[in-house]
Formats: sequence, C-alpha cells, structure tokens
Amino acid sequence: MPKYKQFDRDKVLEAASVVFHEKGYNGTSIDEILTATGLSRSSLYDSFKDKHNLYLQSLEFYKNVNDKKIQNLDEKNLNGLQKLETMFKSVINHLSEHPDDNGCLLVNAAAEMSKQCFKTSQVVCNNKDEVQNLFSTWISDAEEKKVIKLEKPAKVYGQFFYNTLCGLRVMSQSGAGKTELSNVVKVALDSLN
Amino acid sequence: MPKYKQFDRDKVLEAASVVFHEKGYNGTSIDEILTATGLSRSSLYDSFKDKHNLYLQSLEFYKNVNDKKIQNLDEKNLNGLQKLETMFKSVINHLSEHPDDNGCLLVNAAAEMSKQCFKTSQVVCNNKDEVQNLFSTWISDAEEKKVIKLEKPAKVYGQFFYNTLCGLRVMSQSGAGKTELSNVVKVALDSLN
DNA sequence: AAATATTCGGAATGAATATTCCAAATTGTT
DNA sequence: AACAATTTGGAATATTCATTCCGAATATTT
Repeated sequence: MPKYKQFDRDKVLEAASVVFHEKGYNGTSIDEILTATGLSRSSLYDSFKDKHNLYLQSLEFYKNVNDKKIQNLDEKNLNGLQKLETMFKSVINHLSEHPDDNGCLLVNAAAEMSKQCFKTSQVVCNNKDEVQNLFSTWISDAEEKKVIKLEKPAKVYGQFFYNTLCGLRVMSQSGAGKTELSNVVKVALDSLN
Repeated sequence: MPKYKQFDRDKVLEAASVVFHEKGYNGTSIDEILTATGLSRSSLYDSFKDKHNLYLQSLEFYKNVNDKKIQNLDEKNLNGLQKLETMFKSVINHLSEHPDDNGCLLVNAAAEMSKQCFKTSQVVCNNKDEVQNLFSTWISDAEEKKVIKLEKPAKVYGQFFYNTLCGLRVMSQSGAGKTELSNVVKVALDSLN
C-alpha cells in the first residue's frame, strides 16, 4: 500500500504514547507498540528510526496535546483564578474517572528517564517552565483584576501550583481518591487569599 | 564461604535500592545488581527468589530508612510546625546537594510500577497514608500549642503537605533548582496562617 | 501499460536478559 | 580430621527483545 504513507502519523504517536504511558519506556516492547498502532515492523523503523526516537516523539506529541488543552482553557473568557480553578477541577475529574490512567506521561518520563536521557529531560523541563509561566500569567491577571491579592511575585505562585499539579499526579498513582485530591487543591487555592 | 550467610542482608538491599532508584525496575539488569551488591548470581536467587521479589524488598527497605529519618525528626523537641519546616528544609537541601539523586524511589515506583504490580502499589499507598498521618499529628500539635490556627481539619493539611512533598521530588527531576523548590515550600507553609 | 517509488509483512539475526543448575569451596560440628 | 550444611562462581539455558533485511504489493507517474 504505497506510494505515500498509509498511516496517520498523529494516530500512531497517540497510540504509542498510550502504551508508553501505561508501561513506561523500558516496560514496553516494540511488539506491544506494533499491535497498538497496527503498524508493521518495517514501517515503524522506516518512519520513526527506533524505539528511543519513537518515545521522544510520543512524549512531544503528548506534550502538545496537553498544551492545547491548557491553551483552550486559556482562551476562555475567565479571569486567571477561574482558569486555575477550572484546570484543577478537570484534572481531578479526569484522575478520579480514569483511576487506571497511569498518572501523567510527562511525570512518569521525568521519574523513569530524565536522569538517563538528556532529550527526555529537556522535554520535561520545557513543559515545567511553560506551564509555570502560563500559571503565572493567570495569577497576574487575577491580581490585576483585583480578584486576589498576592504576598509574593506571581512567578512564585506559578511554581507552587505546578508543584501542586505534579503532586496530584503522583498521589493518584499512590491510591488517592477524589476527596483527597480535592482537599489538596482547596488548601492550595487558599494560598491566594 | 558458608556455613552462614556471608553478606549483610541490609547492605545488599541498600545497594540494590540504589540501583533500582537510579534506573528503575525495568531499566536495571540482574548483572548490574550483582556488581553493585557484590553478590554472586546463585546467592541472590537463593536468598531473594527473583528480581521482582528483590525489588519489593528493596522498596520496603528504602521505605523503612525513610520512616526512620522522619521518626528521628519526630522525636526531637520541636513543635509540629518546626518539625514540618525542618523536614522540608532537609529535603530541599538533599535534593539540591544531590541533583544526580534520582528523586525518590517510592515516587518513581509509583510512576513506573504501581499500576502493574499490586504489591508495589500497596507499599506506595501505605507510605502515603503513614506520612500523611504523621504530618497531621504535627499540624495538630502546632495548633494545640497555638503556633498556628487552622481553617480546615488537620488531616486535610496532612494530605496537602504530602502532595507538596511529592511535587518537590518530581520538580527536582524536572530540573528545578533550590530557589524554585524553596519558593514552593514557602507558599505551602503560608497556608498555615 | 510500464516504470518508479515507497510501504509493508514476516522471517532472520544477534544481543540482552532472567533464571537454573552443578560442582567446588568453606566453615561449624562431631 | 572427617562430615554436614550451605554458599558461591560460573557455565548453561531459554526467553525476550530491538533491529535489519528482502521480496511482494501497490499507487502514482510517465
């Protein structure tokens, strides 16, 4: 089935990222990826070089999907505090509705690979900085609109809420339920008063 | 070299947990464990059954070491808030002095294994509950001594600070430096006023 | 319709990997 | 000093895994 690519690159990366998300990099075999993506062995190696490269591309794909979700939220007509609240609400809903969903691929990648693969650490680190910055702009916005009053620079709260978010992902992988996660977010958001 | 065990079981588990900590479960080979522990292949299988079993025992060993560190802190003559502050300070010092130290084995185990291995999830989940409870007692103590005033049950703050702690581990694996981590802790501790 | 370019399936390869097994070594016991 | 109990080193095994390679298939181009 040539002469042009017979598969949708994004769908392949999506399927691959699901497997990597479930089992981690070292825990997934090429065969598992083949059945998940429906690709043939040679197509995969032809188009994605090797497992490690596919992993990195899956990571970036996942990051882009995540970014888009957050940017959609960013474009809504809400003040920064509402955006933050909405974001946490949807994260908690997702985590509690999909308890089998293995946390967050980027967090798992940080844990499994960032100290062994520089490129992984770059993706993970960029994600951290971008999300922190976005949170900071939300918080600045809320302050300018006099919805909240800050005792520290907005940047610091961006760091704090990113930390809270990472914690949620780990806690849900450690068996925390919805009320537990909600409690955490409530206390965290209280820091803005 | 018989007739009794020629190796110190705790030292083996300590060495094994270091390797698992660096490379994860699927990322470490038996050979790496053999060189790290100095054990022979047959001794390892004789005494620890197999890789998976050794991993679980290493996890529990690591958890015990962690527990003891925290309990040492618990026995000091400080109020609960001071204990919390000291704990965070030492975690941040450790993370920033050992940037190559791959986060926390228990957090990494949660990310890599908890959805694939029930026993791992048990260890990780128990650790979460124990640490949360300890934090809660510290916070209750600080409230009773009128050092702080709480707007929510102490238990909720225990959950919140455990979440903060998990976040720190992930953030340090994502390239966060000392000031960033300190900022997070400052905002988190402000929630107690 | 022939040529071209590219994909794809699956067998083949070779390297790692976890685990087993046996004989040699060693120390405590009699 | 011989025996018993157990560890240990290292070879052997069997499995899994990532990667390569070749020939068949097919859609576009000429």
